[in-house]
Amino acid sequence: MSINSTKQKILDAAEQLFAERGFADTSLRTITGVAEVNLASVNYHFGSKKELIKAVMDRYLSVFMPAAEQALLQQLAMPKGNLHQVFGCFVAPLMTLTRVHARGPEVFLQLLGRGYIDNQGFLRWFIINHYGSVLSHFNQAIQAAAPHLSAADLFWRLHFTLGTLVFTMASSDALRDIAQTDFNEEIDIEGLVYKLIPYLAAGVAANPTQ
Amino acid sequence: MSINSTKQKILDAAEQLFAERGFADTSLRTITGVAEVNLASVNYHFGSKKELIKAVMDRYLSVFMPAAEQALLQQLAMPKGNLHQVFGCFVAPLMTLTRVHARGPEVFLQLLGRGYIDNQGFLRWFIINHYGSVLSHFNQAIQAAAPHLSAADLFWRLHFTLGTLVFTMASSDALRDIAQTDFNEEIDIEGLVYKLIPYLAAGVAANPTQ
DNA sequence: GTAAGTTTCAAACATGTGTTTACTTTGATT
DNA sequence: AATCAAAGTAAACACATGTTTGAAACTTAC
Repeated sequence: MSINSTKQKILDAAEQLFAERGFADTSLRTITGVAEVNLASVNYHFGSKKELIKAVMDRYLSVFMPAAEQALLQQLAMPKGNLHQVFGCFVAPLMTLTRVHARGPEVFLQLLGRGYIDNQGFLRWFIINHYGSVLSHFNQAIQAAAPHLSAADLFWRLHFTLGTLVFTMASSDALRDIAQTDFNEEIDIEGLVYKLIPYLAAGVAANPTQ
Repeated sequence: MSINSTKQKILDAAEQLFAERGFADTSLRTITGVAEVNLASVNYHFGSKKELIKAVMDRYLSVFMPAAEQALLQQLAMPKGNLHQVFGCFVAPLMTLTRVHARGPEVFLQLLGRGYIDNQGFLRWFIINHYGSVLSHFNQAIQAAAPHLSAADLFWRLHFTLGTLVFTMASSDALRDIAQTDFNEEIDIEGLVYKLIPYLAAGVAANPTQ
């Protein structure tokens, strides 16, 4: 399989379009048009659109998740950790995604956002089934860093956090455009992540009964 | 027009389905099926699906927005305000939506979430064009309550906040089910709002350079 | 009671979607 | 050069969607 095989061209076009417009709003005809391949080749190589989506996601997940797992385990081994450190566990693994693709980190986060937004079902299931241990270690690390919160409060706040992340990433291109023109603030994806961390850490750690 | 006219039945069925599944994933055939009216009556009474969506949203917006406007103006008149108070401005207006419908407050927030998620375009435009002054007063109140933040940081954090809100509300039914079964925590929409406020206020107010 | 206007209805229309089919081309192996 | 599995292709298929149509059924007013 050469570097620019049909399969690669489809994956590259699909990930770009999925990140920009979401999964449901990207048709196979658009993908194959951009990739300059035949419509039927998607079903030939991947079987279905669902499988294509999984393949696009797994190109990143298979790199990101093991790295995040390792960082979280190191974090858990430390006697005392705060929320900044726990969230920080994801930054380096995210940045390694440049090895998949130059814009890998932002595309991956955008795809993750789209996945949660577009589809209530099969992608969440896929991630939980394949990378469930990473999620549970994350939970442990958070719990250790915020012992003053009840399990229920933690549950809610992690979902609030997920919402922030997913929504921000799904529309990060548009937001960065606005920030650029309105405030002359040029910001890359790592800068955005470092903008998010204080917000998320403060939110999660806040006193619930104020 | 009687209380259970075709138009009302369509609006009621549509708002319930839109809140549950989003706008794009709810077909006119599903709506007219639930409402027990003819398929063509949607286009007869509303002109198009887009106009139906606007009509569903405006039933709530036309009640919520003026009330929020008034609360924000009162808040702005005060010499010193904090973020809890600013976010709190929306609670009472939200609760008045029980007058539209028993589950009005949560349905409205869910719809708002769906609107931002499903569609990048026409709904945002509609809201900004019709209720722009409310948004700008909100901005003023926030700026007064968090003077240590730059305009750019404020911009980012308000979008983070929007993401939390929208995502939480769009999936609030599912989340509340989980909280119910996992933690025996029965929570209504006002309770959820009061869970959100400390999180959002702490996030927005956090020190950006930590 | 009939005429005019409004609302309802079943059916069809136009379009976009993912998928499958039947066929041709390609490229390596013998 | 012949063979044959893999890859690519144009066309069609099956289906779901929003919308439109034209006639029937109601309602209102004189």
